[in-house]
Amino acid sequence: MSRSRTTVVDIAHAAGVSKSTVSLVLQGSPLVNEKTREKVNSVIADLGYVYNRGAANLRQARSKIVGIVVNDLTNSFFAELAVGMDMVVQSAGYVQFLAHSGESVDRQREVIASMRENGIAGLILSPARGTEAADLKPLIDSGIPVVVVVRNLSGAKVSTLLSDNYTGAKAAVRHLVSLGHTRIGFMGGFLDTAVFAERLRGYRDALQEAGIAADEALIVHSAPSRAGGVAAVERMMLLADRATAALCLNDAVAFGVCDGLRTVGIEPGKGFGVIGFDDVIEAKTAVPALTTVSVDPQGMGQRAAQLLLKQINAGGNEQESLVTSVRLVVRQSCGAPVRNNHLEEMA
Amino acid sequence: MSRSRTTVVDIAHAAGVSKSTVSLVLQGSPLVNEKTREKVNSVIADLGYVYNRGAANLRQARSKIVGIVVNDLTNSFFAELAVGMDMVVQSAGYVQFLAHSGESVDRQREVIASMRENGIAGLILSPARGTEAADLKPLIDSGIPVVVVVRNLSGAKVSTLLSDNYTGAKAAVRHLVSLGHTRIGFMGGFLDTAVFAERLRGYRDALQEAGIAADEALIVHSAPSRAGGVAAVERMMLLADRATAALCLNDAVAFGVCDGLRTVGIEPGKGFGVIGFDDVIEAKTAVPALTTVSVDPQGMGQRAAQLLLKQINAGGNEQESLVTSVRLVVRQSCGAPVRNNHLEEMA
DNA sequence: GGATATAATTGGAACGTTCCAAATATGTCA
DNA sequence: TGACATATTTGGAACGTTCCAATTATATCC
Repeated sequence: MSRSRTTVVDIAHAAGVSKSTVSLVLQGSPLVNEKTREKVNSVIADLGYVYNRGAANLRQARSKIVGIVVNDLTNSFFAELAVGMDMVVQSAGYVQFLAHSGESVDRQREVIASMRENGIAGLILSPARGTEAADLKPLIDSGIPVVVVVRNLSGAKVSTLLSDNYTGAKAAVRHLVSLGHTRIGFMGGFLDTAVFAERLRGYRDALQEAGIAADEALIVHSAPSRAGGVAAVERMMLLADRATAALCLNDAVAFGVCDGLRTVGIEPGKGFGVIGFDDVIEAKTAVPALTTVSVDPQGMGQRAAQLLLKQINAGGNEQESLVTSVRLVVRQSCGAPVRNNHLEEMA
Repeated sequence: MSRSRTTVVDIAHAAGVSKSTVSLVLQGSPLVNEKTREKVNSVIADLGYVYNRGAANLRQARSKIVGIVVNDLTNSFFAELAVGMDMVVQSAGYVQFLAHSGESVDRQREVIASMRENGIAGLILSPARGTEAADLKPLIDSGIPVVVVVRNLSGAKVSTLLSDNYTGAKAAVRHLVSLGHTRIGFMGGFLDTAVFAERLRGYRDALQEAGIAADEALIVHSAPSRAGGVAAVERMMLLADRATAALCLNDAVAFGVCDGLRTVGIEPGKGFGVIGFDDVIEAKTAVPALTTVSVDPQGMGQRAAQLLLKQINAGGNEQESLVTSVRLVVRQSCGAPVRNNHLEEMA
């Protein structure tokens, strides 16, 4: 039940200047006299004025809002990614629409449309499974910069930021080989994502490099979640000649695999080597601490946001594709000697 | 590099009607003739028009944006809370600014100010530690509805949605008592939050009710995180007459406690009973599955969003305070007989 | 002191929508 | 057909800002 908003005109009136001058002050223009600036600022504070960015956007057609759409916020990898983005977005003076698509392309389309109506200056998208390049076409054609992260979207004319899944997976498998494993599995994930394909390719190439024959039975698909990991390990246990270690699609699957191993009485890291991918925060404190390929989600989020802001400021729409490097973090879950704790191998 | 935005006037021109009519169509007004509506809609589709909600807000002074500020998105409890809110906010045709304060009051102040400038219709806040009622005063005075969730903010004239921490803690301790425990600890958390105080009060009252003398040594403070849980259990182990079971401040602490127990060779659920609080998704699949007080974060998020939308629509600013009920979910981590798996006790 | 440069300020138009009051079209009735 | 009711459409003002070109105040020079 507040009386109508105070505006620049109210401020101008109270300070005895014109609205143009007030506007200049608000923008920190050097044109305005120091005395006047102080006067105006004090009136602003007195009247409890709040700037109306919407009105400003209307006039200048460039907003300070970025859109972020993430496929699954409940996965801590993406939550951390979002936090990283949040950090740089906020400190650049922007705000973000942050939405969760829940892997639904329809939902994703809706939120992007809604963000567009609300005038975003750019979009960072971690696409839901099944997203087509065409889905982003209208947005891109309208000249709004888009950065796609984590998952690739082939054919779209956008900037992308991916982690080096291939090299990371390869390094992980090499590590298992160096520990003497020869029956190495790959657990979790489905064929439909580029992330899966890349990691699997790294896995295959590392095996080949080591002269180990690939055994398709050791590649067990499952949902890319903790529950999926449990399911995967159950199926793995049914095999006559099962693996002695496995690279998991991500940390969530790896935790599930550890859970599953325990229920059949195998201690992860002793009877079976487990390597994850992502290095979420829990990886460090879990028991056993998880050996994993570190992607530094928060750092990746920051880099994505920086990339987007750069494109917004440049105005141009030349795309840029970055691959962020990853590194293998050796902890306890694959039976490495305990003294090697926290030792890091380059990947 | 797009030519200037197409506007209602362009549509009007192309469809041979006035801009007012186009506006009416956009709002789905029943006043406009069916033929005209179709014509206008087809032109809209042809020209790829995108509605400018900012301009609309300017005129009507009521936006379709809500602000959500959460203290820690990397904690999966809050991430799920956010997802719950997202669901109802989106389907009500709103978008959200979702920001992460990282427990920093300064940061929180900044993002709220920024959201205000961008014209939010309401705010849901899970306050950072140390937030004062006064921090929200200007926002509230300006007539914007605020819903505070999870943590209480005494003295603020806002609606609140809290979980029934007292009853939940009491139920958990009663359960431990019923299993025969008499030395029961309380682990994790610091005195500065209302959540901690309430859960501790429930713990104390349940002990008293059971005629068990309180032992302050069994209350061990720590950060409310997994790492904090590890630290807490280390200190607990130093005690001569240590606890045989503990209620933990939250699930994160409980997982840390389990980790810590394992490193000293105690199997959680066998040698030591552990109960968590929150029921995050991992609680179900962890090994051992965590007995915990279920708060249903996603449902709570939904309820918070509904409450906010209700207030936005009502326009009035009468506050409403809800306490959502919780229930004890008995799983394996406190040594309950396995056949009782998933049995639920009312709380 | 007048001319000139420089510093500071200003009114009005514009951004894309909604709202209002008024205008026009269409239908109905006697 | 004229009067009236109802259905549909419409031009202009308004929302709160920024931008531009133009104006006014102040300093500097000879």
